[in-house]
Amino acid sequence: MEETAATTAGASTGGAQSALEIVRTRSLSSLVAQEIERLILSGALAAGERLNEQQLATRLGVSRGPVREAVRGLERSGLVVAVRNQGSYVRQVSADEALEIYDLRAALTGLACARLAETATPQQVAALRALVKRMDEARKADEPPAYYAANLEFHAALLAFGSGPRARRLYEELGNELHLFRRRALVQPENMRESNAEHAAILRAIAAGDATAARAAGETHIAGGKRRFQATDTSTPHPGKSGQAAQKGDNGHDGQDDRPPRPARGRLGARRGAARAR
Amino acid sequence: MEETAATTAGASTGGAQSALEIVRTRSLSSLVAQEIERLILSGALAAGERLNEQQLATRLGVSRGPVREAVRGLERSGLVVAVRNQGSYVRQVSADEALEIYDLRAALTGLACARLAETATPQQVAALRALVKRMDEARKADEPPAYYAANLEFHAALLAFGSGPRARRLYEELGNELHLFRRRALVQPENMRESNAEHAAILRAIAAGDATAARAAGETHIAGGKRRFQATDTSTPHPGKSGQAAQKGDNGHDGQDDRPPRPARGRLGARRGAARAR
DNA sequence: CGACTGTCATCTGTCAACAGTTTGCGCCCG
DNA sequence: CGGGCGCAAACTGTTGACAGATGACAGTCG
Repeated sequence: MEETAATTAGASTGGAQSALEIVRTRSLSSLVAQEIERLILSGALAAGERLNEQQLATRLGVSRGPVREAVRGLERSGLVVAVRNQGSYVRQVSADEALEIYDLRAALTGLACARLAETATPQQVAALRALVKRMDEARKADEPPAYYAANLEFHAALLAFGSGPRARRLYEELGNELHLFRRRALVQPENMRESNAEHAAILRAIAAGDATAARAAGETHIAGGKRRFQATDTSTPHPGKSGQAAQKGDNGHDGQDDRPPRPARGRLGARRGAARAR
Repeated sequence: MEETAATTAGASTGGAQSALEIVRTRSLSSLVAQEIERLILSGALAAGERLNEQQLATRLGVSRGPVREAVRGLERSGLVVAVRNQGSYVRQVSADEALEIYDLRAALTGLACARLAETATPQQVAALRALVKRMDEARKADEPPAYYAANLEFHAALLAFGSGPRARRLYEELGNELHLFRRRALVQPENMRESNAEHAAILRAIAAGDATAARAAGETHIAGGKRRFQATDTSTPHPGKSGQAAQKGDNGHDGQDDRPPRPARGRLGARRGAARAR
């Protein structure tokens, strides 16, 4: 999180008094979009929650224009959904959508691994090996946050080494969408062990230069993550009636990408209550 | 060309009776975004061209606000790039980015084919077979547009049958980005024959229920498209110096996704000349 | 004659205000 | 006492206007 802010500031000026300097370089809309995205991904704005433009504007100290532009960008990016004259809501990802995203990530990871098996430099292999080692140590020390961070780094490195910038960005976006599914810490000891064993398998195949094996290992790893995800989740085993799965099942229309925008308004009469600001 | 002007005029002034009704349901921003996207993809707005907000606003008969929101969405979507206080430009896709997009599409298509091989219904297989037949007839009749349309339909059906809505949307977005690379009609007789033979191979594997073969066939097909694309293109064989490849090679910074925003402004002093409107 | 600097027009970024619509609440009627 | 109706408030959609910045052009000096 703070690394994001740091890199942004570092890219522009590198200083601390950056607030005014950043505004001179990046548009306010992009800043607002970045902030809202951070709020969403950090969980401060829960999935299904409604976005009040004016409230966000006053909260960020800007007018409604930049907020609107930012929300529109996030809508296009798939993080929020908007309906006319009603507002924007943080997108809710259904269970089967999450599973589909896992499949896409698997394909992307497999692609990167296969390519990396043919083009990896010794430095890259060493970097990956170091990350696997870090994860192993974090697992032994029972430090899930450290493991989680190293895990993210490992996958990012995989994509960075084995694929182009487009694939990297796509992978990141898919990861963000996955974050929308549900707030949950799914790191458990046995999961960490199993997951890191798969990491090691990926690394072995890459080091051996076996493209097909590397690809299979990468896909298996993401599939394993999907399986662990399914095991942790409660809604998937009962596809008809429970949790968010019902969202997708209830609407009868064909599988268009537009989303029923009134999913999570069930009980919350917070529209008026939250408007106390100003 | 003329189709562009016609549809543009129809969208702005009131081609159908529903123009006012549509505005009641869809936001103006989304309409503008759709229109600008169409302009870009149809080639009316060339790659690298600058987008004048006021000009677009008057042309579409709206204010600058919706135009700005639309452009921001398109920026997030990857079709345009924006720089502060300078404007937005239609994104230019470099040659290696196009190749990378081909790889991503191959992975997506392979995924859909593999899944479809296991879940295809007889109706779906029949629909795909009909499309292959249509393409074959279009090829024999030497009608590239018909072939092109059926080809698009075939791939869309593949994704629609074999993958979820997220993958379908992603595939479409990647296709749009690919359209940005260069305006060109790359359909040639031998290409059509080869391409459709690969379609038939995909269909055979799906009908046989062989997931791995279907996946391989799907990936091979997209790889073939990539190869044909490379053969048609002139810049790829000389990766150091020619055409758009130089864009990516020249800028020395690391492979970030942000784009040098001043590529195509080389000669055009049209900034003043084009401002005659109003 | 060339390079530099000052000026100006255009465009983008941002803001405040207006109009339309949806929604929640209270009231009246059956 | 329950249901339907009308009113009002809030919010979104859209517009117009203002300030800052960028780039180009012209004039001037070495």
